[in-house]
Parts: sequence; structure tokens; C-alpha cells
Amino acid sequence: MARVRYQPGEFEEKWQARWAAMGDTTARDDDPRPKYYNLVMFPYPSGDLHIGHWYNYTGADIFGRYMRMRGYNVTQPIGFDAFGLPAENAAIKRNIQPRAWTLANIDNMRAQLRRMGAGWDWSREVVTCLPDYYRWTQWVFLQFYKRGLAYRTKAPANWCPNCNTTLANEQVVNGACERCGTVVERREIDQWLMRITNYADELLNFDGLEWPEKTRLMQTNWIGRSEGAEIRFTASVPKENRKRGQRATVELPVFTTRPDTIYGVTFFVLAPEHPLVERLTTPERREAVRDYVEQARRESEIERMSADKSRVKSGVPLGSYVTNPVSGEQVPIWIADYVLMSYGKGAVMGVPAHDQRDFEFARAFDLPITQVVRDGDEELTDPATWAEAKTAHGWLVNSGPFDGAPAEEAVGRVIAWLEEHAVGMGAVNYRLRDWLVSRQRFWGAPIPIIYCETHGAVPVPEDQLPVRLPDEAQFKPTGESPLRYVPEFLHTTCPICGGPATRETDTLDTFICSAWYFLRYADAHDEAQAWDAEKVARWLPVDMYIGGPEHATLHLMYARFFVKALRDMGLLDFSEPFTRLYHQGMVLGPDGQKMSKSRGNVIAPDAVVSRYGADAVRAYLMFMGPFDQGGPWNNQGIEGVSRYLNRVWTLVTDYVEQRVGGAQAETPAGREVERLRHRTIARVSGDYDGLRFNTGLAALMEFLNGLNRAREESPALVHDPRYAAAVDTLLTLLAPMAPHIAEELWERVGHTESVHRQAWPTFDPALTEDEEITIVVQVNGKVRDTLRMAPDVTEAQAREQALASAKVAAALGGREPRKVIYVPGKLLNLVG
RNA sequence: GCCGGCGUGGCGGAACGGUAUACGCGGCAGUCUCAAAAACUGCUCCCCUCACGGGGUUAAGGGUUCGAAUCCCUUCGCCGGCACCA
Repeated sequence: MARVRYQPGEFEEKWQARWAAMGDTTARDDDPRPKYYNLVMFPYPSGDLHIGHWYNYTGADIFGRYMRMRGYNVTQPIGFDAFGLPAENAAIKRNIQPRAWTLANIDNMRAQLRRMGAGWDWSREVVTCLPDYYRWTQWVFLQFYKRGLAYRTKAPANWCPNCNTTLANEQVVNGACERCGTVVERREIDQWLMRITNYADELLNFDGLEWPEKTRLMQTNWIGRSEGAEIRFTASVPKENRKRGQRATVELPVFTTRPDTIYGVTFFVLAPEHPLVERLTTPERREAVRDYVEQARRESEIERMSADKSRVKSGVPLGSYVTNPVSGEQVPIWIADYVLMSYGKGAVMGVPAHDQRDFEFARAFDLPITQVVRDGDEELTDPATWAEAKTAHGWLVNSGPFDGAPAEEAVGRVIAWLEEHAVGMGAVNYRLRDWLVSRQRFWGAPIPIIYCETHGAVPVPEDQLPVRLPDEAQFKPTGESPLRYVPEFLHTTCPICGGPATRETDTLDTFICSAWYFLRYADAHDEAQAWDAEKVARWLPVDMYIGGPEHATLHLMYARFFVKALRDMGLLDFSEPFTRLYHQGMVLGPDGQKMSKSRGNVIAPDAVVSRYGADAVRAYLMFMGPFDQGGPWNNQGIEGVSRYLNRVWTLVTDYVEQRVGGAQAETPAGREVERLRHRTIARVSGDYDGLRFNTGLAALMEFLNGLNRAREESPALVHDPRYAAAVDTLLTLLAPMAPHIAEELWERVGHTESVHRQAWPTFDPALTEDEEITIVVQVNGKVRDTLRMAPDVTEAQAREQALASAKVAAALGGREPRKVIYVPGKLLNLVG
């Protein structure tokens, strides 16, 4: 008789349709069970779900299904992060509109997401490019604007000449555009920023969060908190109205982490872009300075991204001098591109003796080097003979009133002096910069601001939102937003005076859309407000967030900032969006390399799903290795997992066939089956809790192997109710990982209610142990024998048996054990 | 350069400080078959031994411990992040 084999194609889609009709994955707000918010990073609708999405979402779905069986009211919402550059680039390339391209992709990806068999809560779907979503993105932006957390300024911005837009600091990688790799330029333009720096300190606090250590560290380093002092140097400059001979004093503050080295300042350096450069330049230096500034502007980003950071320092003197407010000394002012306008005050006090970069600069231009810190009682040597700066903290020398101040105190004493004399203060500086959010592109949420000649920048009244994107635009590489060339969009009237006005034509960074989408999921279709406070209080914060680690300093930091700011506006009553965070690893191509079209090593999910079924793809992805590690795809690996599912199929269908007729009766073999069942429940539960799906599946494989062996040895097992329980447990434990086959077989076994509605099985710890255990006997730490004994064996009994063993006796060679280590139920070590 | 992570069979990977190599892949042998595929069974870290058995092995070296893949130190290699951050 031909056996009916496991053919997932025959039932997977049937169950997907039935589950949709059942509605179990649609979480109700009024469900009395405890809530569980199981979130995945929503996809960008690029066209197709790729294997990385499958990996991410399968792990999340297994966890969500598991939590549902554990009795939680789980929501696992899904949506689309639908604004962004690829749509616009596709529009340019194919001469279509971004909206049509995006919405078609979304339709396709919805079907692919369903084909995973994942328990999505479609009732909460959000699509960020639709007006009923971006209306509220604009509203959120205006709340930030009203409180001064969104502002417009003219400042140097990262400009990608290929994408024709500005970029956030976080989107610049090694001086190049994160998206296209083009070297980023600096441009002075008006732009919108979000005041994330207000929250720098609070963002450093991760208390109560279950986040990967690595991610917390990355954010911490990105924020880059340094403690030190602000010190105000002064310089004399010609008065701006240029009355002959009249001079004014300007302040030149610096930030330093080493105020204790203040007496070692021998020069002063400004960033080439520093606003006071021109005024501080003497006439005879004007030309050289202008050349250097020009050169730095042209080359800086390219040069600064070059790997060789030890390149020779460059710079030119301005011809003028600053006064050191502590020592009263005058030192020359230089500009040099090793000083960055974007960090600190854009100016540094040059202390070549105790800072390596200043040291190199002084060497390059023969500037004096004065030692002001000594390390213990060492003899002072001539700094001209040093190979590098002495950066250790120590005792002050050559430092006027501070001479002899010890390491611990020196910094504090100098700061106290600065404060007392009102020329500086203790200060904290951050590497983090405000978040630049305006993009000179079409396919984003329009910034809801109107410019009026008399009233300036005026926010669009909230009841007039959304500011709709026009249906069509022309895409030309002008460097300006295409919206500028849509007259119906551009021209409007001032909300205050009704006079002629123009709209802001930049759109918002898509990271704004994704910085609050997890709030909208709680109340996705509210037409009256961004979210209902009660619903958000019901569902937030997110209990589990699973997504890639590449967003550590982007989305994950922006979302934290948004939640904290919205909390301070009284719009939320919690401080952190994501309680538990988990990063899945990356699926590599069969060659162990990152998948890419050019390498030809891309695995298309649709193709493998049609060949092996969704369950096999899910299970194989999880079996590949630890979930946070990912690994190379192996075509034979999925064969193996598919074979396993086939064996499950065979075991259960055989059982259904063979149990017919015979009377129910316990068999001796049933005892071991029952123990195996309990042990497996314990293992799989623990593994699912910890997202260790690879070992969870290994346990399920061992379970199946054990059941096959037991039934082979005692065929009467099929009539033993403990075997029936084992079959049920196998399917129940498998259900989160391979939901379709589990459901199909569950029905074939004769159950009428979905396997996914079953309570997660419990286990009795007493039954997870074998009736007889193996005690390892070591002599001097080397294994010499193993003993089969009762689990409650005492040390004396174990010792007696061990000494009776010939192998042990031989190893001991007649000596008496000097010491005996006994680990109950596990091991006996005889030390001779 | 700085910060973090990781090195275990031919391969992916298991191992509360307690029998290293679970589970799977691949390979070898067998059952079934006219044959193949599928399915099933057994073997499969290295060395010595026909065997019984013994010795060795978690990148390399050292240390702590009755006992180390696991903890500590040094070196090498790979991966990720940051990078002239004052």
C-alpha cells in the first residue's frame, strides 16, 4: 500500500484561510487575559519579502504563538514603513509614481506575509504613506514644534549628491551615504532638526530594559558623554563697523576634558568652518586662510573618511592671538581640519604636551610644548625629545597656583577656579547631535509648516491636517524637493492673516514615521486622534521587540527619544517604548557570504516555500543555529528538516491507523514514554522562553526518535493512553514552529478544536528525570567508569559501588582516595 | 587606534564549572527494489590495538580548581560598532 506522504502544498493554504476566519490572532482591546505586545520591525515595501524577513518574523511568530498558548492576549501587529527613497528612485527609473509602486509592492508583500502562516494581527495594520497615518505623523511633529523640540536652522548639513538630499548624522557611514555609498558633502542650507540632545542624559539610562548589552553600549558610545569644563578664552578683534583702530573683545569658549592642563596651552585651534575665523584673521594672513578654508571645505569629508588618521596635520595661523583666562598668556590662533565644528565648541585649546593630536600639530609646525603634568617623581625631560604626548593624569607642574595638585584633585580645583573667576565652568559635552529630519525629496510626509512674509514660519492648524502629498510630481535632480515645482502644493495662504504664503516643500525623514508607529498599532484606525490614551496605556510598552541590530543608533534611539518627549508633553505615561529587545542574526548565502544579487547567492523565500512548504522553511531557519547568530543557508539542511516533518507525519498517521480496534491498555514501555514526554515539555518550554529555537527543535527531534524507537520495540504502545498523550504533546509543542502540519495532524488525530487554542502543556519535574541515573566515576579528574544507580543514591552508596569497580581499582592502583568529591546524582571524583 | 563579540568533528552547531562533539547535514555500509529514488537500520573526532582496552582533542600558550570548551592572563585569527570627539 502506498503511504500518503507529507505534502504541505495540500493543506498549508487551507489552514491559513481557516485561521483568518477564526480570527484568533486579532487581539481585542477588551480581552480579559493579560496582554502581550509582540512586535517586529515593520518591513519596507521593497517588492518582495526576503529571507531575512522570514528569519526575523518566524522567530517572532513562534514566540507569539507560544505566548498565546501560554494564555496571553497577544497582539502581533504588522504594517509597512512605506515612505522613503527607493520608491522615488523606482519612480524615476520606471517613469511611474512612487505611490503606485509602493502600494503594488504592499499588496504583494501582504500575500507573502500570509503565506508564512504567521499570526499577524491584521486588524491593526498601518501603512505610513497613507494620509490616515501621515496625518498623525504631521500632528506628532507639530507637538514637537510647539514645544521647541523641532526647529529650523541654517547650518552645515550632510548632503548626498547622488540622493540629492540631506542626511541625518546617523545615516552617514564612514563619510558616505548609508544608502548609496556616495561620499557626503557639507552644505549650508535651512533644515529642520529634532532636539534629541535634550534627552542625551536620559537616553543613557537603560534601567529596567532587557536589551542586548551590545546595543546599549552602541547607543551609549553614540551619545558619547564626556565630562570636563568649558573655558572661555578671549581675543581682540577689529570692531565690525570697521572704525579705524577700534577693537572689540570676543569670547572663544572651548570644551576640554582636561582643564587641569590649562597652563600647558601653547596655541589655540579653530575648526575651518568656525564663524569667527574671518574676523580673527589679520590682513596679511587673509589669503592663506581663505585658501585653507576653501581646501578644507572641499576635501574635508573625503579626507576625514580616509582610513589613515595619522596623516600629517595641516593648518594655518590666523595672525591673531587669544588670552588664556587662567594664566593670562597670549597664544596664537590657528585653524586646522583636525578640529571639527560639529563637536564641542568647534575650538580646542592646544596642549601639545598632554594630547596626542595637539602634540602632532605642534611637531608639524614647530610650536612650543610645555609640560604641566608629571607622573610621580620622574625627572622632567625636554618635551622636544618625547615620542608622544603624556596623557596620563598626574601631579601639576609649571601651573602657577596649582603646582603640586595631585591627579584626583587637579581637575576639580581648576574648575573651581574657573567658576570663581567667571571664565568657565564644569561642563558635560555629548557627541550626539540634533537629529536632522528634513529631506529634499517627494516621497515622505510633508512638513506641516507654512511660510508667510509677515508671520514667518506658521504651523498648519491641526484641524487642517493632513497636508496631502500631491498625486503626481516631476522628478528632476535639482537638489530641491519636487514639491517645489508643484504649484498647487507650494502656494497657499497664511493661516494667521490669509495672505499669500508658501508651504515647506521638504518632507520628513522616514525615521520619524517609524519613531511612533508602535503607538498607532494600539489604536490604528482612530480618525479623531493619533491614539487613544487608554488604548495605548492598555498595550504599551512593547513587551518583546524583535528586529535587526542595524537600527541600534537609528530607529531604536529615535523611538526612545520620541517616547520620552511625548511623555514630557503629557501624552504618554511611560518612558521606554520597548521593554525587551532581541536582535536576530543574519541569514547568509550558501557560500557563507552576505546575500547579494551580484554574488548570485540569494535564496528567494517564495521558491523554497513552494518546494518544501512554509513549515519546513520556518523550522529550517530556526534550526540553522542560535537565533541571534543567523548563519549560512544550506540546501541540504532544509532537506533534513523537511525529512523530520515527514517523519512526524508518518508517526502520527501510522498511529491513527494502528490504534483502530485494540482496547486501551497501559504497557510497560509507556512509563519511559511518559518520562520522555515530560522531559521534552521542560526542554522545549525553556528553549522557547529564551528564543533558543534551534535546541528546541533538536529536543523535538529527539522526542520523535524516542517515540519511534519505543513503538518499534513495543508495538502495543499505540493502545497505551500515554502514547496518545505523547502524540498530542508532540503536535502541541511543534505548533508554534510548524503551525500547519501540527494543525493538520491534530485534526487527523481526531481533535476538533485548533491545536493553536490548546493550553501549553505542563510538566512534572519529578518525571523529567530517568528512573535510573548515570553516575560518572572519575579518578583524579579522569573518567574511569560509569554506574547506573537510583536517583536518590547517597554518597556512601556511590562510593562503595565505585570502589567495587575493577576499572576504578585499576586506576587507583591500590591507593586509598585521599579526597572524594561527590556531585549528587551526577559524579564522583576520587582523588588519590 | 578605541569599544564589544566570537574561535568546538568534513559542515551547521550542542554542552547550570562535572561523561565534549546532543540534534541535523555530509560520508560509508546494509534492508527494500529488476534497478533507481524515497523510506528505514547501523557506523562515522584523531592516534595505538584484530579485539578488549588505552591515550589525545574545544585557535595557541600559561594560570585558578578535585575537575575548565566554560573562569583569569598573554598571543594569534575572524566578525560588528566607533573613529583626529578635544
